[in-house]
Amino acid sequence: MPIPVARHSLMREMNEMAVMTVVRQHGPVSRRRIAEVTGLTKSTVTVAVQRLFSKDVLMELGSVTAGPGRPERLLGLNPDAGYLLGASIDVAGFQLLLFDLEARVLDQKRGVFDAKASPNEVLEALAQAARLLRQQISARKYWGFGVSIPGIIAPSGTVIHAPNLKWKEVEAGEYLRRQLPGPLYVVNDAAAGAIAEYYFGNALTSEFLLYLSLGMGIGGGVMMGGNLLVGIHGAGTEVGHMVIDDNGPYCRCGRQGCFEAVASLRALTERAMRTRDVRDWVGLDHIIEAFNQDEPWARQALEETLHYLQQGITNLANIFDPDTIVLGGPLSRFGEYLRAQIERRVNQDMMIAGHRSIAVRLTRFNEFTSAFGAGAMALNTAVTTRA
Amino acid sequence: MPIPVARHSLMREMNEMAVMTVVRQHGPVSRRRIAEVTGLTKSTVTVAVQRLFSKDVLMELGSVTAGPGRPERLLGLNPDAGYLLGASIDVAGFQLLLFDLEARVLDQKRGVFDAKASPNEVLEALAQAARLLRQQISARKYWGFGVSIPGIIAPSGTVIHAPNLKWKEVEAGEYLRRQLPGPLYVVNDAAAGAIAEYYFGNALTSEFLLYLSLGMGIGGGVMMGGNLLVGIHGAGTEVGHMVIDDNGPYCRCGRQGCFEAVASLRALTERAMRTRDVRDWVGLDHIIEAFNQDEPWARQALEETLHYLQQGITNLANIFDPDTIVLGGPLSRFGEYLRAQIERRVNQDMMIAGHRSIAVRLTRFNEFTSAFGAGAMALNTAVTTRA
DNA sequence: TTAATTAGTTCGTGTTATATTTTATATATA
DNA sequence: TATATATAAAATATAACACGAACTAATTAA
Repeated sequence: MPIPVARHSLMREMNEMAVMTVVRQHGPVSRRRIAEVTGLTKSTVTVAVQRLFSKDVLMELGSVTAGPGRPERLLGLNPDAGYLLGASIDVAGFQLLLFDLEARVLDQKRGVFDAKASPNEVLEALAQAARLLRQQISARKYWGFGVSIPGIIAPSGTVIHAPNLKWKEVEAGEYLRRQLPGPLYVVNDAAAGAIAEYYFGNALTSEFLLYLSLGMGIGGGVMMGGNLLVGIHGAGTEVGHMVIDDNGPYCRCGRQGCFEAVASLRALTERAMRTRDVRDWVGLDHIIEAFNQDEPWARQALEETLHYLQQGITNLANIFDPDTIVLGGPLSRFGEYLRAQIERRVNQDMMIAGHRSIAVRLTRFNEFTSAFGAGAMALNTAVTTRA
Repeated sequence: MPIPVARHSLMREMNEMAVMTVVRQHGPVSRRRIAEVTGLTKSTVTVAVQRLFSKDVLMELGSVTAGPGRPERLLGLNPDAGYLLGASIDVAGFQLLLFDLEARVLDQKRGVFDAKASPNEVLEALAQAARLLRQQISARKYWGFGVSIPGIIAPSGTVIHAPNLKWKEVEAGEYLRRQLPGPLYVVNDAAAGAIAEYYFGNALTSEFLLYLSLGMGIGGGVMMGGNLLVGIHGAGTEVGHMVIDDNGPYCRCGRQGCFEAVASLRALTERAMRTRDVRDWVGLDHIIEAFNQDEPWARQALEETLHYLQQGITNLANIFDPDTIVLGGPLSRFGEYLRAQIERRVNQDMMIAGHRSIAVRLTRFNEFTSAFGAGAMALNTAVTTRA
């Protein structure tokens, strides 16, 4: 029963986090400005910054002088302060990244599997690869490991259900913690996407962010005021099985007209196969290429899919009322056209057009969004607890 | 930019709120148990309780002895500590309640209007009635006034848009604050419903509550860990215009197949008129009576509506993953049958049946839920700031 | 040079949660 | 009945903390 209470030790951490947030969002900033934005006094900021210095997560970036008075001394993140391991697992395999606090990749590995690979095989290979990458940095600068999985994950790190991977009750957290000592997080892939966009991506200053992972399934992740929205059972924001067409096609979950039954990569591909009248699986690369060359079958397949995407995303915009929506996953590769069409419809069809405006953006991390976000899970605790 | 920072003055308030929460949820409790539940030390609890004593919001309710050792002295809410004014405005008029901290009504007033009444007329009559009720209690024990309105409300209290009332850009907050000095809150009706259920109703211990107001429109309110979910533009949880049937009937918002176009009281009534083949408006009382007497037309109308209710609510359960859903509004008068049918379907059709269970309950406040909740808006600040 | 201006630090103060000690009130047992 | 034991709550001492005021630092303008 986590009733929020005040503890002295938490206060310092809260201030340090607030300072970090301002530095992260507003680039190099002076102490004065940090005090202004957070509402803390100058003296409190001084102390918090000193502590963050001693942890090596902040550094001075020279001073800037504008008009009379003592120049401002700019503070910035020290990207070399620590390194994160982030991985994302999906049907095809895993992506694993070793990156710094500015999301610059030092090294990466990829694992490829066929659909028959058991959870244990996948996790074993991932742990092996992670150990190799981890050796490249000093133990002191290793801040943690995060793994994203497209499924429902209990707080302990157990994968309760990941339909696309066909995983059920896999104790991924426990296993990986044994294999790789140190902070370890297992997290839903769309939730990881939201974290990635908030910490490194295209939603740094968002107060209320909705990230959508548009792939074979559709997942959602929400960051509110810097906190991830997690449901009571550990299932974050399962938007993929929102019914948006009561008489629509059957979904693999058994219901009809689920969002991901009509608007996912799977739905797009099936439409492409139908409009082209072929029986073979049509790859996404192929559809995108044909779409860019304005071939009718590809255009029609996308337009139909887009309609449902617009419906579903407008639904979610009405439900959550976010300031920013970021699109990731394979479908986001349709790029600016997709983004603009969705942004237009969302802002047009909100309950009160005009009064609200929601920015729709594309992820800047391509297929790596979830891996970055999973790694970023270790950030908060690392910054506040070290040294 | 509300970056959370630590302030000394806030810490005390946090502890006091935590203590109040435990007392509210667990009935009469000892200090020891409060310390246990909150994780605070016994001494901290002692201090917090003393402060709450001096504010008169807590009182001792005798002691209980079980086994050896000093008996526990039970603490409970002092219902007489303060009184709240709560009102709800809808198309028919307003309900106004004066009630104590245990939601017992001291007095109430009702305002009736026809559809042509201007916002100013309604607000003027409401302010008048509120002043009368307020006179019945001492100024010291008046804790505040909350008004719920079915629409989107800016933090300032301005009603941005309330389609059913046909209000737009009405500065209700400013007006009422002038008329009635003291704490004043304007809040969405479904949000108020969630607050009412959390503080006084059937979701006292819920960590993640979804309240649904099922009336001419459908509204949603979410309480997470004791905090109301509010979107970035002040539109809480506008679930009514979630499209759940892409080819469904047109909604008054212009889109097709919105939740409230197929599952609201309006939709039910229209179905009843169709199945009975009459042109006159059929009242809800009449439908409920007919349904209870098992008349086919009424049963059919409800079953159709229920289907869409189940679809929409399952969607929301998947999206939010709450532990409790409370149903309010006129449609909730179908009672246990409705509740059971929805609970069954929601728990059956969740992403992973078995692993999650969601309690579906009915409001216990009938048409007064929103009024209680609106009034309860004043609770937190009153408890922490007085004396 | 000197005054004015702005940024950042130092230090004293009051508030706070916590740990420790003390007091209060019961049961169990010889 | 006296004594030991167990538990709850209060009192007291302590250390951490944010804050405000005074102070120092580093620049421009005159």
